[in-house]
Amino acid sequence: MDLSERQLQILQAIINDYVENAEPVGSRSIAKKYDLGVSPATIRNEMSDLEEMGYLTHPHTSAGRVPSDKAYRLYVNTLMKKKNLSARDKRLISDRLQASRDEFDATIRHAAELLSEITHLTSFALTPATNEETIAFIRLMPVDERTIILMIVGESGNVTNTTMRLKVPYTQESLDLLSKNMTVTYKGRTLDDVLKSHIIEDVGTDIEALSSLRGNVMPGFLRTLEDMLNVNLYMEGMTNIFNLPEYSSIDRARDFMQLFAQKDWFTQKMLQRADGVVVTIGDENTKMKDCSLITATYHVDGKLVGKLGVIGPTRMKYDEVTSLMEYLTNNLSESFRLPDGKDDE
Amino acid sequence: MDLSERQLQILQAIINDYVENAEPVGSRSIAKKYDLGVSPATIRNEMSDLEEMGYLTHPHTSAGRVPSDKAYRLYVNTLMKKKNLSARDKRLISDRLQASRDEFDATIRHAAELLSEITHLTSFALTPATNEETIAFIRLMPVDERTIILMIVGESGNVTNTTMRLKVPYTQESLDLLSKNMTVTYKGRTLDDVLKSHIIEDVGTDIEALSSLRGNVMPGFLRTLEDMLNVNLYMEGMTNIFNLPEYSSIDRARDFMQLFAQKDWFTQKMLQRADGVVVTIGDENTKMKDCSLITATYHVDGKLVGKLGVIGPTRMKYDEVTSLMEYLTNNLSESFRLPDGKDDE
DNA sequence: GATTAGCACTCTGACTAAGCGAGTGCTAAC
DNA sequence: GTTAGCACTCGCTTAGTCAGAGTGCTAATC
Repeated sequence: MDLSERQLQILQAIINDYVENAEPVGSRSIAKKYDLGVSPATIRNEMSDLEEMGYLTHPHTSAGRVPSDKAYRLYVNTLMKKKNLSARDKRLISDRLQASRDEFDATIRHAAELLSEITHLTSFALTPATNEETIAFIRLMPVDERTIILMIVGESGNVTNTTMRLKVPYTQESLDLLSKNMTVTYKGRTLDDVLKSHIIEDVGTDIEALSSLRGNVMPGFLRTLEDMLNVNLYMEGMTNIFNLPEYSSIDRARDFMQLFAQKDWFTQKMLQRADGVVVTIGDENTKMKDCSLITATYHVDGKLVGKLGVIGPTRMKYDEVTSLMEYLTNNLSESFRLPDGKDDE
Repeated sequence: MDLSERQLQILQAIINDYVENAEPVGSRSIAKKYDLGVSPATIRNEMSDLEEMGYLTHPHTSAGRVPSDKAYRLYVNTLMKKKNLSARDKRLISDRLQASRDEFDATIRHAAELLSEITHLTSFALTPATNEETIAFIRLMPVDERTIILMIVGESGNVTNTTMRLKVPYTQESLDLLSKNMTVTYKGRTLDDVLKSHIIEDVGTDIEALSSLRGNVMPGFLRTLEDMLNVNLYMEGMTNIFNLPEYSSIDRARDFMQLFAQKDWFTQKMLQRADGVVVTIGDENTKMKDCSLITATYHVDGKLVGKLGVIGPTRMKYDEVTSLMEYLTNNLSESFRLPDGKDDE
């Protein structure tokens, strides 16, 4: 049961109008604004059919029509066309990203900022997941009599460290020995892998003196690994939604805000999404059934994968937002090729 | 022009009632609930005097009275008594803080969480300011042909590092040499000091080979120092305010949320506040003139100073909140004495 | 002189009714 | 199949009413 050409035109017109004005659109205004060559009455008939098919809804009898999630889905899948960014936006992006090029996290945060500034919606960025990262080396360093630093370095240049206080004294030699020992054991293995295999067993304890030091260090090592696996979430433009009519009710606004109160939950959800530009509309989401969510992935050094996202009402300029996100993630992936990459020797 | 004993009693009663119910309180309800031995009419007269003195206001002619900022100030300064925490809260606190004792940032974040859970307000925590931190050593480590890690370790065990890509090749020896070189130059100096003195000049370049390596490393070094000076801000319970009647208007709620959108500004403001428990009420704040803000400081190793804070409407249980914060910061300072301290050998 | 009872007055908030405007749905004509 | 016309529906706004809470003042009382 396909839609006729005219039905598609009308649907598109309704979506455009509703996205713009956030108000149910009536047959008359469609007929006036869009030159479809038919009268309001005809449009009313088509609207009625579209409603029956589930593409439109009706807040109440004497109101105009509102696009349903199904309509937006159709729009995103087949109707929408790629948009070119304005020169202004392009310049804004390149300026901002250039400025922070060598600071990894700052660049990612700036990307999220740009996203919320340009779309006027809420955006976020996730630093790349590191579960595929492999260990390059591990080093222990002295701070004072009882305090040492444990440092884990990944092969993509990721670094994480913890300061830990030992219950036993140590010597420089024992630290060096244990560092080597651990590096040999774990080098080349992924963080996930190391964390999962119950490593306490793994490390060879050929030398007696190391045994107690190792015992002291292991919990901190595990903690540091976990820490290294954590991705950072940067949220931007949360208050933007207050300017949208759909969030003029305090309850709606609260629900929206509360989504992001549980950062961990949200981060997990976002990590689970497929790669590339992914759009989920309204009901397709587990929570936030009245929002749409668009995510896209960028790559670091062609390997590690991070995410950008935009959240807003289902009434959203899908064409502009997806185009922008595609542009931004390409730009990011490009930026992150050289500095961390191994492809310019 | 001091207040009489009875006026103080009435003021206290009004504050109690208003803090509890968020509604203007009338003379009759005071007379009924609090046994002051006088009739509503007398209370009305006193109220009228209190209003003249600026302790009460009047939303409109036929409404009850509402305490002014001045009244809360009086209450906080002289009327309020220290409250003991409930056994339940004490247990909650010790459980939660114990659980994360060895993870510094996690502990601080948990303190903020506790604060918002117990008070049902918005809370935050700042990791300690590190401008007084002194440098212990600096180390450069190889990752691959062109990539190295720069690591700065402070004498309190603070560690920060950056991965940087060099434009020139390097040798292990040159890294070691530069590490030593930099450590000798900066050891014992505060981060602030090092960052301010235009260090490019400072490092001795006795050996020619180091010169270009040094030139490559310096920008990253400065960036890392800056990074090390940054404090982290953890906000908790932002959505709690949606449950308060004073934020049932969307505009109020938006203003509140927007305060925290500029994290940097907010952080700076909070760092400027005096040590100890500090209460600022309504108009005493630069922004958020309809909020009260309570901050308290905790200490790490008796030296570095971090902050906890609570933000809510001026209608707030000042006695409970300040008591809680005192308890929490003492607890934190206690926790942070041993692990990072040097006082148990 | 301080306190209190009594009462007129004020203001809010909830409720109701009327009127307006936007938009539909149906019917009959084209 | 398309369109004009028209009755009808529904929500929103405005005005009006009423009850309730509370004050402020006055005059009586302790």
